Amino acid sequence: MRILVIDDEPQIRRALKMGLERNDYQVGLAGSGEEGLDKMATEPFDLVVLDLAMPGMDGFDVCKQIRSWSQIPILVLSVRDSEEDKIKALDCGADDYLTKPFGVGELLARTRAIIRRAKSSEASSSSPIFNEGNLQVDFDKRIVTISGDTVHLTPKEYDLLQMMINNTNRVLTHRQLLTKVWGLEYAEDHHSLRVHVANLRNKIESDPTRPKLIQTETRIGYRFVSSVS
Amino acid sequence: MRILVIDDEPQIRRALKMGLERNDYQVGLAGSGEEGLDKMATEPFDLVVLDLAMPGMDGFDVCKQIRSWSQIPILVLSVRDSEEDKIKALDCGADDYLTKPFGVGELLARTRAIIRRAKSSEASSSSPIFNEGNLQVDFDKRIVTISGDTVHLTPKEYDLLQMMINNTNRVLTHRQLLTKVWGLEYAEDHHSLRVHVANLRNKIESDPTRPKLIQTETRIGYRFVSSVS
DNA sequence: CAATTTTTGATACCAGGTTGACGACCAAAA
DNA sequence: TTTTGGTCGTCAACCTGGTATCAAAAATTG
Repeated sequence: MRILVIDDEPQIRRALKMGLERNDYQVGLAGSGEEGLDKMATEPFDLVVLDLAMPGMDGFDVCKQIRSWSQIPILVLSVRDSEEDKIKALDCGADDYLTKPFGVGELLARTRAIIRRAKSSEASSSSPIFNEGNLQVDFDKRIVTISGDTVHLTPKEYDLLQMMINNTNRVLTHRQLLTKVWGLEYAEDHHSLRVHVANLRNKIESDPTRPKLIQTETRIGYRFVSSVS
Repeated sequence: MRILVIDDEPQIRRALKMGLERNDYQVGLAGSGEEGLDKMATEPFDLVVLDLAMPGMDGFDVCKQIRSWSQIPILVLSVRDSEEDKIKALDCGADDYLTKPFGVGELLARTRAIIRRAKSSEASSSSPIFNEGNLQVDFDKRIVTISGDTVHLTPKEYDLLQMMINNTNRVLTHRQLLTKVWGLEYAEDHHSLRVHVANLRNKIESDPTRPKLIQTETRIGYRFVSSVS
């Protein structure tokens, strides 16, 4: 398992390298965003650990760059614990967020969790049929059935569901959903999103007042939860 | 197996080249639509990977251009995964659609799938007789009977029905139907399509006001539904 | 030319999408 | 404790644009 650490502070780089290598990860180091992107283009990695605060290209930019062509898991580090930064980082495509200072144990735990998630989603992305409890989605035929009965979804509802399932167990921010399903120009229209999510819940949740599949992450977005994934 | 990557972002070109070459594909690169078409004219390729968003000639245009003289498989990349873009790309002749960000694993899987499909389609044939309820279609003799009585279909109506039956239970977009039955230049003429579908329904549906066989998917297209499939 | 097929025009209708109003809920501030 | 501001969920009205249908005109065919 290969991990790329992008951080401008040499001490942190060294500390992370030691902590990770002691747990049998192979570690690559980069002292700036540019150097990090360069290394990614030439060597394969399985996870990126990325500091937000860096001179020159900051973590948000690096994150966006990486996300423009790769789905590699990204774990963001920051000294600030503001919700705003968290949302911004997730909007840029980060998978998880860790506030400095943190223990090596927590870093390792989150690393394992992220990698596990990435693996399961890669396996499920190739199959055209999705199955979770009594919900079944045939992406090839565009058919959604709930415990056997087919359910009719409107185009927007179907797009939403597909995007959520493709990111199972991961938080999708309002902005991510809106820009992907509606388009860039609708990024701020949270109201429409809520209505559509509500309609979708009414169609696929067994108890729409207590949603199990589509959970809301207040002030951030929504998350599609699945045990089998 | 030779693959041509057409993308304006150097970072992505490099990443794709590495990921593909690591799996024993030969890779050619082009930084614009024009350059891509140029390369295709001088070198032979087996697959084109094409970015939708590019300055100058965009992916849709490139796709149409290629399709005007070649049947080479095309895999389209895009940042949006809206159904609208997907449909538009597929209607321009693309074979598959991949939303950024994506993992190299998924790209490879789809690449294999496309190439496999391209190979098998050369030697494909449909069964000569189709049966569903009281509708019976003999593709060999080109005869349609409804509960025993033969029904006369006009050429367009027959082509439509055949295409729908060949994709039973799958949604076919308006443009897919139009381009396949009428030709590329009629892709936008939704009106004619509706009239023909209505006529077809009047001939093969037992209750044309409540169609069971040909169902409409609003804003998307039509779907031929069959239990026996 | 006549017959059939296809396209086009006109019109009524309906589903999906958007918007606004309202209440529930939570947390921070007074 | 009460107030206040913000987010979320729900309902319903409204509007747009897609859809069905009929009929007439145009094109095609033999």
